[in-house]
Amino acid sequence: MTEQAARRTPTLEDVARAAGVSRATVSRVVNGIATVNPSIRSAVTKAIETTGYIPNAAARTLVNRRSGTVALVISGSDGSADQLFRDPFFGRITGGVVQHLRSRTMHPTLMLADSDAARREAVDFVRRGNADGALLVSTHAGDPLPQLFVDAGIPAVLFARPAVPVPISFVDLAHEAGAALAADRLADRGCRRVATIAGPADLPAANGRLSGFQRAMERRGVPYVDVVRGNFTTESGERAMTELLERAPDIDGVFAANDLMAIGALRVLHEHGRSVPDEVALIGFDDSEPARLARPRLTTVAQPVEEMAARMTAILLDQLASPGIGLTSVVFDPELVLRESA
Amino acid sequence: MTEQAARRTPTLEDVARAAGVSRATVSRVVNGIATVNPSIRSAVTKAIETTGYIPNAAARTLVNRRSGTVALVISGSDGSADQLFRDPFFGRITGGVVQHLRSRTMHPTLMLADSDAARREAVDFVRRGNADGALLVSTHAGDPLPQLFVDAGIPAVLFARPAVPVPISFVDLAHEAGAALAADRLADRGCRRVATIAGPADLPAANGRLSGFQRAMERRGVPYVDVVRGNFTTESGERAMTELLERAPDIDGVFAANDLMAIGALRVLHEHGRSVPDEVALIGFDDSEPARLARPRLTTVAQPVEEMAARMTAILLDQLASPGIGLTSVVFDPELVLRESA
DNA sequence: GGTCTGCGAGAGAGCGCTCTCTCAGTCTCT
DNA sequence: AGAGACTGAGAGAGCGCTCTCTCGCAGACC
Repeated sequence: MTEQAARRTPTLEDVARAAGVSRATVSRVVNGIATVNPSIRSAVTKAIETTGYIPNAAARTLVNRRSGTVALVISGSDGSADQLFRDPFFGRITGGVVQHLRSRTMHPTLMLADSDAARREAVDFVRRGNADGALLVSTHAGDPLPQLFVDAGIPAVLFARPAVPVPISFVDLAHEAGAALAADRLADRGCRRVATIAGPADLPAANGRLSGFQRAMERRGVPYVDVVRGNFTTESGERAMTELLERAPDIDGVFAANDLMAIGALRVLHEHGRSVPDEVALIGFDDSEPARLARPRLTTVAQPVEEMAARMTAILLDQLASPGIGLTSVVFDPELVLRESA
Repeated sequence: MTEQAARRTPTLEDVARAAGVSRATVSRVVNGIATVNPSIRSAVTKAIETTGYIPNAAARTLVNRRSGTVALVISGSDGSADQLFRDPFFGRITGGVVQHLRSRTMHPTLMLADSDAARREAVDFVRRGNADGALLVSTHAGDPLPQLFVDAGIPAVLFARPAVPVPISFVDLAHEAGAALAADRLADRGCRRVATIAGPADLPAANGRLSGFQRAMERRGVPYVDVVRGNFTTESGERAMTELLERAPDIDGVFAANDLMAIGALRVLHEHGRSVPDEVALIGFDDSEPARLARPRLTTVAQPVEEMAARMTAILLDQLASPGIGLTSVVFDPELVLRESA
């Protein structure tokens, strides 16, 4: 009997017995409720120490209906799991989320939603009470995930505006403004024969960058911009640049919708003996690690990913704290990071 | 009354009432226990559908003492949080862990342990029953984290061998063998004046790569290898390479203990007009994204990070399934990825 | 001195689930 | 046909915590 008691992890009851008070009083002390006699409080505190008591999270959650966890759902096109996590983007988002949550003593649980089953599982995870809400990082167009969460009535916030209209809060970047920054830089350098390597046509972010670039270039007196679509990979950047060089050998400025495509373009330009930035100026988007490592170092449009992720988290926590608070969307401003390529 | 019932999320009790059976029977059906009459089973299944029942995770955990969650603790030197998550390494580990867990319907909760408080919080997180065990990714020497988990009696597995001996399971890479792969490649190319850019002296991985390289080179008839220490950043690679060129202008082969330092070296070699690989052959370590993007593409020693992470997870799950199973350590073999730089 | 007020501690009812124990009913064997 | 074995469903006791409600007691007031 004593042996059993010694082996079991101590409960409130054990602490109460050790301190000679009731379970309720120990609970009050543990939860920092003020209306406890100081001498009793210290007796309880001591009993907690000696017993090595630690509150049971499940029991608390059962009563409180709060898990202290949020689901961080990474949604990729089906079957793209491995590739997803290699993207430094993901790491930066995670970092921003963790940083914001930790000060609130909350933690993110990571989920991958790359199939119908996985999406359902993600929703059920929250419905079962494993998490209080969800942060959705959707990387492809027409992702059904946001709608699933809305339908289930789960508090959720999206990273990047949904491709199809969904009543959900989100954070996003001013993609058009970012592309305009790149356009102005190219124009300032005197580029007249410019092109852009755009992203997939079904992604709002890609389209924003494209139209923003075109519009800003037009404002700067360059009405025609050559456009080739890529899919955000280095290889697609290589293909696109090859095509652009064929179509316009006298090209003198290129804006790629992300850094990886820019690096692909850089390689092709180098192979064709075009010097960057002297003959062709090149600007990327994202300010990712590879941009810093490229030779020449890539001038690029930076998005404050960590900050955006932190804000996304803050919005979710607000919604959890005051249900029915209404939707919020925040659009962040990009910045041009000048390096060597333009 | 009816209104209240309609608003509440349905419980086992509700399903039981709807199906005209007992709570226990519904529980049996939900948990797939075979000894249930087929007709009753289908009645219960229908009741589950109509009520929209979903099991409450906290209630289950309270009884089962299983949360279905593991803590994935990323431990960095104090205050290094932001940098940590930008490291693609972290993403790959996460990917491997998530992939392995998901098929077991478990999920990782992410924690950052970059201060004493955070380390304690990580341990308490598991002690409270929020997670069943922990996966520790320790990136710096003398990290107290593994010992903390061992002391708390928490099932845990480490990524990379602990710098100080701790009785804990781990997965690691055969760093010496990996470095030998690089040495052999350089020797095969006929390099005679070789150097290595090593990692921090207090990291077992860094030392393994260093000694492995030296030993293999000696075997190949190159007894002297110049050594400069870096700290795994691109900048330290640049500094190291600059120093190496000063000390030995006739250098013809370099092995860097990771890709980022190799990329730093690449930049310095380029600036000094040394062609890679013709004049100087260069090999990195990790096979990270930047290695693929570098110009010339980096020949590098690849570690199967995702696979290692998956195995780490598997070991933890084994320990959870059969407590007292004893320690396991698995060492993975690296592979040389031949690209352009050597 | 008796009644009222207010403060702080205890009692006890759940939260939703699992699982053992019990028991009714059926099957099998002699 | 009766006894024993077995099968499958129900009853009910928790798991560890929170929180409302109750109640004892000390101080204040008339």
